Amino acid sequence: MSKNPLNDLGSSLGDYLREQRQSAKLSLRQLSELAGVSNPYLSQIERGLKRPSAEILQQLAKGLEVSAESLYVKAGILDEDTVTERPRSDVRRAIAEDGQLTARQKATLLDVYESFVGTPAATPKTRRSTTSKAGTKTPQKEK
Amino acid sequence: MSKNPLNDLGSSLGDYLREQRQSAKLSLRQLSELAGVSNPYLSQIERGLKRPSAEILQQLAKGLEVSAESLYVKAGILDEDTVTERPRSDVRRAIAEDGQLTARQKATLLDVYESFVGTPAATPKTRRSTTSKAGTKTPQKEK
DNA sequence: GCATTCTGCTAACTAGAGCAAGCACAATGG
DNA sequence: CCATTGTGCTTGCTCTAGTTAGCAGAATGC
Repeated sequence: MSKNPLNDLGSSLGDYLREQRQSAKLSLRQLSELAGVSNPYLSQIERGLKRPSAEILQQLAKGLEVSAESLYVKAGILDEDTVTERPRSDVRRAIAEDGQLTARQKATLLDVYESFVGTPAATPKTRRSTTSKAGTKTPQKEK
Repeated sequence: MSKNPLNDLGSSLGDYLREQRQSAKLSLRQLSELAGVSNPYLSQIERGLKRPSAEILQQLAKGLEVSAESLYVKAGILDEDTVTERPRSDVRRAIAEDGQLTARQKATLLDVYESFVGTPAATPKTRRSTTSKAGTKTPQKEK
């Protein structure tokens, strides 16, 4: 199924885009016009030769009438869990994801909370409550 | 001829980043090391001179221990509605629904939280976008 | 037959993200 | 007093995202 033998760049996104475009009965030029990107570039994106920025993905999503988030997930810049998952309200998580608190305030607040309910006992080492898993599939190439 | 060489590239993101970094008591170099980006670049991002990609934002989020989504919103590549709409990761709500805290503890915790972010003066935000963003994707694009 | 107009793709180029090296200044402390 | 180490910032460079111009082939019609 992997039609890309050694295409190092993420291909799932390109495949998905081409799929969406074709099922929408749009040509490369049509979509490129709709999305406001050049058609050769779109072609290269679909074949996995270039990695589009979030801005471009946004425009493509608009042209394709799909949610930008779904493209972000495919592009690996958004974790699928953060989109689909619907966690019960968890104080720790809510604190971690809060947009107004500073990092220090978060630490303080979490401290207070855990002074009440205790720290997660099952974890001997201080388990980092990272906001997103981050380490899942982020193939950064160090060069 | 308005000399506007260094156009302010929407420095709200930069301001936010610097704010977060400083309240986390991190120097430019410390955070840049943590996030795996160069320190001059981070400096330029914070001053709004450069516009970081989503990948960089992801790494910065990890280093700052904030959610990547919040940075995306600040950077303008994610709509705030799409974030606030989902799990409703609201600290107040999470505290209220917590099963372990006593009522008194809840009041205390909420007090601390509001000492940080302030009490909700008016309506926080009730605006709901009307467009279909129901699930993750709704590609009804059959012609 | 040959023009036209689609389709997607290649080539060459420009702009800007992101980097390493190094600068100026403040605070330590020997 | 000067050496060291910390802070943020400037310079100059590389690499790639994203562009415009143009190419080869499949369908139309004349």
